Amino acid sequence: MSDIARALGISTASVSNALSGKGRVSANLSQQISDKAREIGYVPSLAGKALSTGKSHVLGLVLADIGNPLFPQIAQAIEQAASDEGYGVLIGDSRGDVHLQTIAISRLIQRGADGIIVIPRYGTRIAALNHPTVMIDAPSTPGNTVSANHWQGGVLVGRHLRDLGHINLAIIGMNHQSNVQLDRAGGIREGFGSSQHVQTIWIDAVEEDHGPGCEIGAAAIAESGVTAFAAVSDLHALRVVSELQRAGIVLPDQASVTGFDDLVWAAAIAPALTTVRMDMDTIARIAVAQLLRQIDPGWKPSRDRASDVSFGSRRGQYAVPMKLIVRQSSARPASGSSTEPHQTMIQKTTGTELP
Amino acid sequence: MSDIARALGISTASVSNALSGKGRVSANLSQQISDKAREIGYVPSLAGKALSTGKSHVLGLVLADIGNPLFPQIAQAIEQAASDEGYGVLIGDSRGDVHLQTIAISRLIQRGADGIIVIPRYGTRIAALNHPTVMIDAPSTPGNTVSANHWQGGVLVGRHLRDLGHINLAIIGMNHQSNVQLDRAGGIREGFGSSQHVQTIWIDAVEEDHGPGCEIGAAAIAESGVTAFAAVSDLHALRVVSELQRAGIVLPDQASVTGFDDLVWAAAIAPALTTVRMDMDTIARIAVAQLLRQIDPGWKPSRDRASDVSFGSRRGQYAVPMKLIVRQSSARPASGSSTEPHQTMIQKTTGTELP
DNA sequence: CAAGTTTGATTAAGCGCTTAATCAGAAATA
DNA sequence: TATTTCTGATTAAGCGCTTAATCAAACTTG
Repeated sequence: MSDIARALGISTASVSNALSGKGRVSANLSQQISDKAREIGYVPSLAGKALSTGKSHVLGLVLADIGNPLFPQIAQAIEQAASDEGYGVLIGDSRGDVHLQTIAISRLIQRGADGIIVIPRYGTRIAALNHPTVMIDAPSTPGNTVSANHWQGGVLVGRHLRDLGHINLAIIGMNHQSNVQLDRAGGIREGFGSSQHVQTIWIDAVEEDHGPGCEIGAAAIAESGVTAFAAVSDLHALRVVSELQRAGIVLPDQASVTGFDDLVWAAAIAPALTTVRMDMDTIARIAVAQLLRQIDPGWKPSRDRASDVSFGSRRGQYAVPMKLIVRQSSARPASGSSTEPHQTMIQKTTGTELP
Repeated sequence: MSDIARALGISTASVSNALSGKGRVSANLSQQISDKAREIGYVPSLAGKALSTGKSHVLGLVLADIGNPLFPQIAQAIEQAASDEGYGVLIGDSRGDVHLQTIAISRLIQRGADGIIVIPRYGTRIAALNHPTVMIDAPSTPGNTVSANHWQGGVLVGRHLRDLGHINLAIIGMNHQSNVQLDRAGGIREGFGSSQHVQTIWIDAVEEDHGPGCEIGAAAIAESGVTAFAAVSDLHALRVVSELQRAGIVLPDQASVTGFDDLVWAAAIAPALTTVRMDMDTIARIAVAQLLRQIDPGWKPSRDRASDVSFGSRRGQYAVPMKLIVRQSSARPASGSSTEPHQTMIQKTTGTELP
């Protein structure tokens, strides 16, 4: 910067003003300055700027659930949203450890992150830190949260399966500590209707008894009359598909399976998986916007995206609608007159269930 | 820092020296200083440090291939390796666009990244930038590279299938622009042996004719006598498994399928997928070490990991061995006397193939 | 036309840390 | 005891940028 000033015989203050468009600089000089800057290939030092303004223009992204196959999408969306606003993204990984999560966060703050985006581990409460923070989790998580509307996504699935004519549903979840999974499962129940028969299988409970990676027992459940399996994640849906197919159950004729998240391979398997996708781009944009508003209350989005605020709800919580993607893994159940042996076993239990 | 100095009635230089352990400070004073620092909860400003030293202690990680399901593992491993050395990780995403890749890199440099780790897009040449850089790609990529030894991984697969008794193999790849995939495929050929019959299917070529997401035609290939399918990625292996099972071909009895990468669900499907895993932790550690050595030639690893240098090869290229993980999707081919109808169709073509 | 206002630019201090240069006093040496 | 060497600490400058305060000159105005 001083090079420019010297070359033009002016003060660095003018250069700074011209380049940031803040102080009073004549149009003429301003033009000269930016020309010169380009000429000598001036690249501003973010470090200097950070030191003097106290703002690093860097956001911290803390991931808890490492293996999460959704991470690429999330990271990409956030990186994009942040860099659209001129922010960089520093990552921190808590390796699934709740304690490390706190450490990761404070390390990012130390590194100068102006704000933190946390994607917390199941059932973690982030101690309210006196630093701009936003969480991406289930809407049912208290605090400053933005996320997909997992419940509504569940409703879409439940309704879809009900509309196809299913009356006997099994919901497959992994972990009943996870707000996300609970929301999804709850939504599925609601959408499917309480007049139908619904059971929920939590894989972690099954695995506790039979070891990790064991059979979920989907085939047996199907034999017992269940015609629809709604998993809270494509991962679990895949396990179900796999077990059913191995047992010789033909999909989707004899059973429907749905997932969540639309992971990369969801469309590649046969039958292609009916699933629900979240709008990560919107979520990321909202999260970043929320954060920047915390950092600087006077902040306004660079390009105006009026739609962003339309999902607002109580206390700064945003729930972005999910989208059902119907593929071949869900279909009408075979009629009762089916020739398939196990179809005759359906016990049309029209029970009640917990809300 | 000046608070500490004032509280103890000393100069900030002494504080700096004591805390960094560089200048000359009496043990006594040094102790007082660190005590006081802890007492008032002193947190050093990385920005100040960065400004005065010119080093930000931040590394840039540039991802090209967004959908890459391996990304979580990579990012995690690198974050870990970097933070072990006191470095933060700034991410940059090029969204698969070669041009954006360059932009992403320069943005990270602007942000002050001391070095850049690039995971480039298929067949991209990174213009040698005058900034510390290391690439994670196939060893066959020129330049400063560290990666899994994809070729050797392929050899493991090829040998495994040959040893099981297969004589008719189909290699399934996606993209023959990808050095990684070419290496894997080449290794598989070598391991399987040139006396056997091998064909390679490139999915992108098939999809060009029949549209994305179309059938690869695995079932037909199996009918033609192929008993083993070696995919260069679990993703493609899953597609093959899916097609074969839908066609009523029983795995692994009637055909073996192997993948690459050991993605999260590889063990969850039925049959669990035989695959090859890379040692991301080691790769990340080497990559970071390489980078830090470029940044500061006098740099030494914090904890010594003698093993790190044992994969060295020409011109700073490192190839870390991969590991075969045998699961249920690969088995001996059914004998010729099998009762399975399509097994009788095997034409034992013992052809030659390209090296 | 003198007083007030605007405009365009400068000065100088400061952000938090590092580090070469300096210096006073203590210890070692002659 | 006079001189040199160490030692432990200080001074001061500087990293690149921002910004409040200042100022001179050029405009308005009544």
